Amino acid sequence: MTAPQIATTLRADILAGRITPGEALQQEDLAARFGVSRIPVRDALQQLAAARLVEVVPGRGARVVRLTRDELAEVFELRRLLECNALRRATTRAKAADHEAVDHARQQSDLEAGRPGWQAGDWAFHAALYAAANHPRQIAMIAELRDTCQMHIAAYDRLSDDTPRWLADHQAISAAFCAGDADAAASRLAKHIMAARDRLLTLLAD
Amino acid sequence: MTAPQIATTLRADILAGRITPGEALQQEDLAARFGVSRIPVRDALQQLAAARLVEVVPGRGARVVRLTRDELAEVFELRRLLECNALRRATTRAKAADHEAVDHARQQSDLEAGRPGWQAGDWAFHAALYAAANHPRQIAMIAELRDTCQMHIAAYDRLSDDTPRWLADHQAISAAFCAGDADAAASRLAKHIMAARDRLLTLLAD
DNA sequence: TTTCGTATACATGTATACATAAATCAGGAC
DNA sequence: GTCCTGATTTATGTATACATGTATACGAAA
Repeated sequence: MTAPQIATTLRADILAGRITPGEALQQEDLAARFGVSRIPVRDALQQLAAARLVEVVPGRGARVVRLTRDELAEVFELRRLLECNALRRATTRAKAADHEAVDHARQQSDLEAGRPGWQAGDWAFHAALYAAANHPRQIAMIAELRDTCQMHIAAYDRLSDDTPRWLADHQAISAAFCAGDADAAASRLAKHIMAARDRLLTLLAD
Repeated sequence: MTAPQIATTLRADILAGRITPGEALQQEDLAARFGVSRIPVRDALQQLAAARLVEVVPGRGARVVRLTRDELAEVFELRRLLECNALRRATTRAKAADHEAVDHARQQSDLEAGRPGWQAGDWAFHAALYAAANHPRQIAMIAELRDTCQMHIAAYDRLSDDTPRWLADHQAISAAFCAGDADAAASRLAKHIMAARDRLLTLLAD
């Protein structure tokens, strides 16, 4: 097990909720788990810190990031800002090939909906939506924010099943995108994101 | 010299242009410079990678990030999006104390204008503008984008001196902010950022 | 001349061992 | 019973040494 592999594995564990927000990540434990020394573990933890999935306090070790309600609300606000902007930009620039790619990704995500690992298909659809914006750094920032959300969703919201509504949202966004209607697409997407926010925040009330 | 101190020192070197974009950062050289082993140097480099100031390629070492024109244009676009949004939000929420803080920061940055280290005062002014938005993560993202820009400005644009125009911009933004006019403030700020973009991109044409 | 393969040098990646700082807990004073 | 103090335990931080991988230079073949 090399450092990047360890980072990838831990990242998957965090996003799937197998390691929950707030949990301490001790170097020796992880070293024993992966059968390596602490050095590559330290590297992996730093890489995860770069992705804002864990926070390392010098001298006090690493913990999985755990956001408060306010912080999560801010993250969703930023997602709305960045994702709607990316979608507007992409919609006005999209060619026929982009429309096809989006439609294909949407159908693919439909098939995976509800099944374990559906998040990958969901992200593939959104990534296809934003691809035509040609703003790779913006997409990377969006992905980071989404990961932060999914981490908490996986921890607190294992049983949610709004898939019908999600599919309808995707349908509407996709249609507006292919029609070149940036305003409609952005408006639908904003509602989509705000719905996700409300679902998580109400569940967090417990 | 401890790892965080090394990271801080290198960060300052990069932002000041003493280490330029594209430059390779070899672990042994840095270890010798700071009188430590390579381990804390590795840590420091990973921390800088988290701040997007350097990029580490596994097996091939670390380099200072060097953005293309297109990538820099995207960064300025993102700054406009995030900074204008933060300013709008802050303007509508600001209390008298926030107005005072902004005005104080502006006067302070006026004094430092043109002198070495003026960037700190400039950022203090902008940070004061966005503080009332109460969105710490958004401010952190903005700071990261600004650092990316400053890194390149310091490398290619040592001699620029638009201070009169900058001061006028700050004056106008500050006035709109204190008047509670979010539209005017955001509009002025957008021009301010786009001017910075144009200056850097034209200089990069060489 | 160009291109591929190989050998050498060099930088990075990791393991082990030690140093240091933080957290924990026992003991005692108030 | 509570709080402070100090020793013990534990985990993190760093140095050294070795292993692994990559880049470069040289030479041979097409």
